[in-house]
Amino acid sequence: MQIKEIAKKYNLQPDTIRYYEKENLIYPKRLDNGYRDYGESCEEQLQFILVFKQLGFSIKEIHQLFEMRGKTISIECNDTSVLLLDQKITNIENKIEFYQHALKVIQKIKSLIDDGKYAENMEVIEKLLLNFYKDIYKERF
Amino acid sequence: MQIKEIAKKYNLQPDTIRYYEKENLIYPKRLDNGYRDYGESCEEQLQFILVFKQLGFSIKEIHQLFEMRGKTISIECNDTSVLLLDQKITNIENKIEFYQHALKVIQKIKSLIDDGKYAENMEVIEKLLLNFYKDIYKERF
DNA sequence: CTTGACCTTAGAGTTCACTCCAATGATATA
DNA sequence: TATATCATTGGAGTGAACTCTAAGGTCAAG
Repeated sequence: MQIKEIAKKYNLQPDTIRYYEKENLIYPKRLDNGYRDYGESCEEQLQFILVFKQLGFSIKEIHQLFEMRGKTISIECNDTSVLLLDQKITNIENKIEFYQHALKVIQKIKSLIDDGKYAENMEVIEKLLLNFYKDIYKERF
Repeated sequence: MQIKEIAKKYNLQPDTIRYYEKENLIYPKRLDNGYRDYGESCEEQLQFILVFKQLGFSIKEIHQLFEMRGKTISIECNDTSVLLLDQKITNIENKIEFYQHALKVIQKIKSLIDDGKYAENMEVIEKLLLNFYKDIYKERF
């Protein structure tokens, strides 16, 4: 697969994929003419990247995870990687809680606005907004 | 409250708060000597900012929400704001789903690593990681 | 009345994650 | 063989959200 093809398949720009390569996240083979050739392992790497990006890992952190993934001995699976996962898990747990709370209120606000009754409901909405961020603020910070 | 105090209270840098002011998200009163004076309404604004930032709204989008918050007539509450909320709700719904799925697998991986049995469980972990991002990839992209 | 810790401003610098550009080379089709 | 479309590279540019710097003003404590 050439770069344009895989880029299209994963809804990315060729430049983005080349950028991931520059950041050592992906290693496509090269054809005789020097063109990059993306195979299955590249696709897997790319999927890994996309998923962990969504999970809030930075490019550097994904790189760390890749390094960890390759190790075979537990000693080599160093503390920083475990710590990284640990932090991220707490992070993700917090985010879920946060989003779930937020979702309810945002949906309520939206339904009021959708009814075209923002004027009438303005006070309710204001109160919701006010309580919303105050509640969340209290809970999360 | 002076800038350093509020910054500390909200775990931000003074510069960050000044930056929010430059972006018209916050309007502290000034003392006679020109120093910024942060009162209760500023704190509320700041809490609002922090919460919506966590929810994935950009500074510009938060600005839009602030503008919306002030309007009294439904006509003035324009479509872009509603659309913004709409998009964000879908976004948040997706994220929750995504995170919940991710959380389970990450926790499992972590527990295996935590047991100090990475070497023994390596294959299991590798498989989990593999399936994890593949599953999620299939579901979400 | 000096010292040190605060404040002010404008503007420059940083990091992240792309995104674009220019110059050049390879390949497929009319 | 011309042309269009793909590829390559190094390096520059972008936008978001800070973060820092320089030059100066304010103020409480000793």
